[in-house]
Parts: sequence; structure tokens; C-alpha cells
Amino acid sequence: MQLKKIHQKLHAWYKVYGRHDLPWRNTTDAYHIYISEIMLQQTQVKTVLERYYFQFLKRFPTLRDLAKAPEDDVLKMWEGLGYYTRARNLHACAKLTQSRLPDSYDALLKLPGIGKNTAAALCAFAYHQPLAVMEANVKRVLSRIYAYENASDSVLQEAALSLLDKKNPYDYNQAMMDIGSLLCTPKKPGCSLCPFASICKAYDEGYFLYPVKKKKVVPIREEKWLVRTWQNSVAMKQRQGKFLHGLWGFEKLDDYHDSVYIGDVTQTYSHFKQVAKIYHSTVKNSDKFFTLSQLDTLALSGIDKKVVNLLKVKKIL
DNA sequence: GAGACGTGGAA
DNA sequence: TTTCCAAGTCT
Repeated sequence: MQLKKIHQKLHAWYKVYGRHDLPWRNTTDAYHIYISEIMLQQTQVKTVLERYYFQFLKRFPTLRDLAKAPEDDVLKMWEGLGYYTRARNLHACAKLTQSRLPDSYDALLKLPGIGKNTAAALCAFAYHQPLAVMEANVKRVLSRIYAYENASDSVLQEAALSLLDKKNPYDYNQAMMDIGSLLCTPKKPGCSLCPFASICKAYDEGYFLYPVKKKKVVPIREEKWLVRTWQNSVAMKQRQGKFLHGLWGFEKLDDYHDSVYIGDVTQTYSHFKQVAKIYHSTVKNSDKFFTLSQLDTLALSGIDKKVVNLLKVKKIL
């Protein structure tokens, strides 16, 4: 079938079924689009829409406002969204670019936290340049059209370019993502409405489990964590390693002398499951201590919030 | 290229 | 409860 015909069918589908109400599709502000692209990485649209996108832009309305802000404030607005390096890279980009994001793929790609997909997405969505967005939805759609079990990025990129509507890259790319998200879903694809059904190899085969993914086992990491309080305050430390960098939390400590076991807290991450057995002791020392209301101003990760909650339940705080 | 890097929702 | 994610990037 002719490419032009495919584009017509795709566009007709998008016009009727596309998610036109998404706020980042109703702005020409590259900064707003950029924020949405970073937030949406490995994150569901619903989460970004309900709890983060508007709040973040209200606190940091422009790139310049973001550049001026302390990193702790940026992390606080990102609290609970995960992959916190995204927030720190966002902040770094704001400081690097100050008032305006670059508008070329190569320049965007050089910025921290902007990879091939985000660079292409910004070019297509903020600047209407003819680049193919290559995120998970699009990769799944392409893998099924061509029945690729495990295509490399370069093979997929070539497939994407051969299909790209260079005259309307904005609608084309949004439509491809919507097809993947709404129709060509991982489990039960809705092929009957799909504009690609006539050229789709997977549909032709009656088998759609492309691309094939391998499952991985997550190890369990069990540790003893010591929580120290003094009167109505709790000792917290700002994490410094790669993991949860910049967020405040609790940690494994060696000396459990005079401490009392108060319960378990668990959190499953992408690459391990943390089981923290919580011990409590009452001490007065030189650490940074915080009351409950002071804790509200700090950025905490999910598991550290659970520890705080345990302290409340146990009437320790 | 494989593993690190978070979280909450759906089935 | 367990499994599998959901608009990736960096090393």
C-alpha cells in the first residue's frame, strides 16, 4: 500500500481517537513540552497529569525560574515520581540554557538527561521538525507491523523513518504513540480499528507478541535500619550516592546498641526489593533532627515516607 | 549491550 | 499476592 494512503488512514484515526486534550499537546511552549517529555519517561500519563505536570509548572513557570531555584526545591516537586536523576538533569539543563532550549536535534542531544527519544520528541512536538519519535509505544507498533522479535534500535529507526510523515511530523508522531498506547497495547491489541491492519505482519500472522521481552528476577536486599529520635524530632540524612541522590532518608547503621525493633518496611524497585527491618533508639547527638512539620519541606523517597509513617503509627513521632 | 535507576496502578 | 509494566537515559 502507498505510504500516502497509510498516512491518510493514520491521520483519520488520530483525528477521531487521538488524545487531543493532553495539556502538553495544547501548548507551543518548548519548556512545557520538555517538562512533559521528561516526566513521562517510564511513567504513566495519569500520574503526570494528576500529580505533577501542573504543580511543577506552577512552581517553576519558566526555564529561568527553574534555573534560579535551589535543587532541593526541584526534588521536592519531583517527590514520589521516581528516577530522580531526571529532576536533577532538568535543573542542570535550565542552568545551562537559562532562557531558551536549543532547537536542533544535535544540540538537544548534548544536554544531560536528553537522549535520542526526547531530542526527537522535542524537535517534532516543539519545533515541527521531521524526526521520528522512538519510544516504547512506537517500538511496539513497529515491531508488530514488521514482526520483529528483538529488533535493534538502528533497525527500528530505519523502519520508523520509512513510515514517517515528513510533512506533518507532529500529528504523525503523536498518532503513533496513541496507536501504541490505546490500540496496539501489550496484552490485548484492538486491531479492528487499527489503520495499520492492512500492512501489519503480526495481524496477518494472528500473533502479536512482539517485541519479545525477557523477564528478570529482582534480588531481595534485607537490611537493618536504625532510626534515631530525640523528643519529637527524628534524625535524617540527605542521600549522596547514585541511588535516590539528594533525597532525605534513613540508612543502615552498625551500632544497634540500646535500640528496639519496631517493624518492617518494604519497597520494590526496578532492580531489587528492599526489606528494611526498622530499629529505633533515643539519642541526642549532632545529627540533623526534624519535627514532623519540618519533614514536610524535605523530599523523601517512598520507602523513607513509609518509615516515617511507621514512627507515627508507633507513636514515636 | 546489559544493568542501574523509582513508583503506583492494573490484571 | 505477584507480575508486568509506563512517552528512557546513562554508564
